Amino acid sequence: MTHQKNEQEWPQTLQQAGLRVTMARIATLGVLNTASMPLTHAEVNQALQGRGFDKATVFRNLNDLVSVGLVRRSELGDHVWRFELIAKGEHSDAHHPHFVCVDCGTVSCLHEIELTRKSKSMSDQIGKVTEILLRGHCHECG
Amino acid sequence: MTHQKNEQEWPQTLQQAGLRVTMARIATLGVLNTASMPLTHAEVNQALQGRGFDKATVFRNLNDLVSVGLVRRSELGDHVWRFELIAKGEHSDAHHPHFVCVDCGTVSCLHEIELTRKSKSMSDQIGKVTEILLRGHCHECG
DNA sequence: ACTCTAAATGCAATTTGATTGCAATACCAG
DNA sequence: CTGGTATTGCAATCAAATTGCATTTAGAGT
Repeated sequence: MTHQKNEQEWPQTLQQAGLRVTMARIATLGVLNTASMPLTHAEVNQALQGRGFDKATVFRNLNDLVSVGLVRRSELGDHVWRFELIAKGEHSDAHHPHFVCVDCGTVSCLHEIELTRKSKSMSDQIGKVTEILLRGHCHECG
Repeated sequence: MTHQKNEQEWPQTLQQAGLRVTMARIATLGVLNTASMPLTHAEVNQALQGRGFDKATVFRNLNDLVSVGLVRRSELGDHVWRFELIAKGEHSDAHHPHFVCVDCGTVSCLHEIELTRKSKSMSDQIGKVTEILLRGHCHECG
């Protein structure tokens, strides 16, 4: 997952996506970029505390970023939208697997996870798999 | 998916599950039984219009049925819980993988699905996986 | 069949995430 | 620099989910 390390590029990225370059959007991208997991709106908002952005603005920007394909919004089964930056070159609907701790709710990204070949052909008989979600107990929660 | 056709058995089913037999619960089971796909709380509530049950009661009953393993609650990615009767003999536990069609909500059981050995060790580093959920588009929905 | 207690219900209120209306402001093309 | 529009702040709103509490009911024990 090649993160976009150079924050200088974001204005350009936003512009190319057809969005105006604003402080709130650059800051939002910055938060998502440093995160190692998908963040909820509340978490993004939290991370932006002190910058003075309204939560509605943050929310609209997250959705704007989603609609232009810079950010992915996903639902991991707990009724909260989570947002994660889509790496350059990554397809916007190529969801990578996530692990959700059913105890503490922590979400982790699992880029390497794959099904066995046999399992793939089994699931192909049912339909086209677009997302893999693992649930369980993370090590912190025992 | 063998539906439980004999509505006469529901009182017994409820009893065995440790729940009291009430009109609201029997009616709820009836609605879920006739449905061809998982229903939202709103839809169940709608179907029970005229029976005089309060929406909170319907909601609590749906969750009660879930907690005793008679009903499965799933999330299709649109922030609405959907409820589905678990057929007799079908395992209520989450120990085997499921495929959820994000279009029609159909839940399929995939007993054979496994991760590659490498993927297993990757996920073991995060925590103990207890559930594997695949999302996608089933063949009926294209 | 009667009684008692815990479980279930009805109703209203609340919580929380998500979203909108609108006037004020900021971006940026020309 | 300036005008038009996208964006923002703030408050209000919406809807799903959930809770508090007094009342009613199921069903176990007598």
